Amino acid sequence: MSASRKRSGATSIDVAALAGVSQSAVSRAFTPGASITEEKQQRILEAARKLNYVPNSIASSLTTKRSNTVAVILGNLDNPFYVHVLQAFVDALQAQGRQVFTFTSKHGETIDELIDRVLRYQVDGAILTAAQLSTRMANICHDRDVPIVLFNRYVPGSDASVVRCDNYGGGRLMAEAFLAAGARTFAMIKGDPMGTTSQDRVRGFTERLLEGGIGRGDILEIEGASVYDGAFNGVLERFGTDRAALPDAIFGINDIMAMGAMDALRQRFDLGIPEDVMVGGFDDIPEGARWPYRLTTVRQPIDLMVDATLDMLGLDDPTHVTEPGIDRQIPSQMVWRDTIPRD
Amino acid sequence: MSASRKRSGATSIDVAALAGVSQSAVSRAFTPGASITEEKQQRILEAARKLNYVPNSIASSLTTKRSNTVAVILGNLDNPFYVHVLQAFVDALQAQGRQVFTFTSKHGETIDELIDRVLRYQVDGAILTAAQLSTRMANICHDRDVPIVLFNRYVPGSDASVVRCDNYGGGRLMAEAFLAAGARTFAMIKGDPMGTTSQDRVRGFTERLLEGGIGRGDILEIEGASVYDGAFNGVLERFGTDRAALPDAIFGINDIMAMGAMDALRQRFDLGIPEDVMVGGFDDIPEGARWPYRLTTVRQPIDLMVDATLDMLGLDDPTHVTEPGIDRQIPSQMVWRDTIPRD
DNA sequence: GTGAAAGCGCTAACAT
DNA sequence: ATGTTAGCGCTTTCAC
Repeated sequence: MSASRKRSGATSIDVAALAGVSQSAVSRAFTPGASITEEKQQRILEAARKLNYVPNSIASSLTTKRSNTVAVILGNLDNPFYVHVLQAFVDALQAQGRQVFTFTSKHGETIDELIDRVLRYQVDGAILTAAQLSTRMANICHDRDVPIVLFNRYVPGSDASVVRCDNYGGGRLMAEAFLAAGARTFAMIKGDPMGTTSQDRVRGFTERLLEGGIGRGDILEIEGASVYDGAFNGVLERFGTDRAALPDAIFGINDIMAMGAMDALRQRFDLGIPEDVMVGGFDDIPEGARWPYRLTTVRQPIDLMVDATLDMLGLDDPTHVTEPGIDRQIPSQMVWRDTIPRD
Repeated sequence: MSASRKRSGATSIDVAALAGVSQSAVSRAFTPGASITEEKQQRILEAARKLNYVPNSIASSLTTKRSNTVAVILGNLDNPFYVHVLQAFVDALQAQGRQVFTFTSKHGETIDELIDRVLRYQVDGAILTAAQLSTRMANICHDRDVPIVLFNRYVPGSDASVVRCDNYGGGRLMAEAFLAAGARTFAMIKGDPMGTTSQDRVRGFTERLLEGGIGRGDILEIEGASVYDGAFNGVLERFGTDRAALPDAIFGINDIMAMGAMDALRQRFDLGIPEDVMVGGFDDIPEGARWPYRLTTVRQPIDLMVDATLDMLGLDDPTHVTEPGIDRQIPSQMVWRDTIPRD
């Protein structure tokens, strides 16, 4: 019907006119817990329905200075772990009546431009599961009271708030599991070389192995770039057809790489896992629990981490001040399945 | 420093004051292509940087009536296909300078409340990859000139715009492939019984089989609920340990279910695929191309579908009117790998 | 090219 | 409980 192009739609003024009340009454009718009589509210709601009125949150954000939106910044969704993380954040935030802006940042991309966009939209908070924050941007966010929390990553010298899994401890756990199962030679498939997550897991794993009397030369390193194909090709290239070069145990720094490694081992060498080579992962994604893998891994408790992140954002509490430099580490935990012998 | 709680931050007025210009000049300085001298613009940008000024998009949306945001409504991210779809939309929209609101709708949940939230945020458009739209909501969106396009789904009697893959034709393609390979008995693993996507693929598959002289009794149906576990358990339950009951060919209505079926077949019966049973999928997700599967499937061309969707939304063209009832079907295409013999 | 002034649709005091 | 009024931070005529 309307040939006009402007986003039309009734406003609270139209509704007020139809219901024969003031415009503020309309506002109150749509505000839970506002002072308004049941009778008047019904009349207003009725008028609103007739006009297909929908309150304009943009306009209200302008006055309230809260947009009820949160930005979630993601890197690669090729790692299913982050898909589950996204899902958890969206579900939780949506249940709180908040909307989620999803951003993706290609690897290595500068994030400042992204953060700028995030800030323009007056988000109430931002969650970074990828990318780095420049000091300048961190300052701007701090100035504007926009809480930011880094999820499973941190910037060594900075005072940004972070929630992460105990990646270092998890690496140690895996080393212990391998050692207990009698492994003496090892390979690690590493993720993003710049990522603290991968670094910490690698460090925990290596240190525990060294403490267990393993020599540095018995710990191979393979670059897997955090993705399935990286790990798959990485082990293929590393071992060629030289079955004798295979270690006793392989640690995939995350599950999806462990899965890639398993597939490569089976395809190229037709190996038995764990009889011929044992494999361990990290994350505990549901995909790793499936039959062809039944991967023994270290669990990152997503729900706890998500809760902690939301908590740290302090969206509900207007007096909340995001303490700088808080670093919450959620303990990780061994999940035993079939890829490492036990007992 | 600031103990205040209000989202502070410099405004264009502050910047104007510091730069010694009018507030409108500041606005122009941040508007590409506005009338302003290079010299003045630089001065303003400089002042803005000093004050850590970031333009408030919320405020500008209020006047321009365009928010540069788009809502993407998703169902379950357990199907990797939709993860890739999300990724494609976010990447494309982000490149256009638009932000993406991500919503998830649990299965069976009424979507009206969700759409209401979407509308409140004055999105410039919405993409539904899940859930149904009530007529009332469809009308409201139409009234307000908010274009909506259904992605890979449609409401039979409605005039909503839709972009979808040729699911029916794809089903036929798969039936033909099986027939050509000599299969005479079949099973289909179906997805959401209410979803048009699953229904259409099932219909195309069945009709082609019937045309090929196959009897209805030779086409088993298994409910897989669109997810890996559904398919895995579905075939386990259906065939028990009765290897003789297995058909020649199994069609997973989507790749992730085909993968679940393959795993079940291999685990329970230690079957060879395709020697003992052939398997086909639909979607062509990268996961299905991995070694343990090498799944022959029907491709949904995500990029084309995403382009068509964005196109239909017509976000850039202010005169664009979303034609009701447009139904764009993107052709599907066979992708041959190793799970159906060829020649 | 530039500034002044008038809103955009709403919420938040402030009266009543 | 309800109406009046004054903005929120910006874009957009409209003069100059």
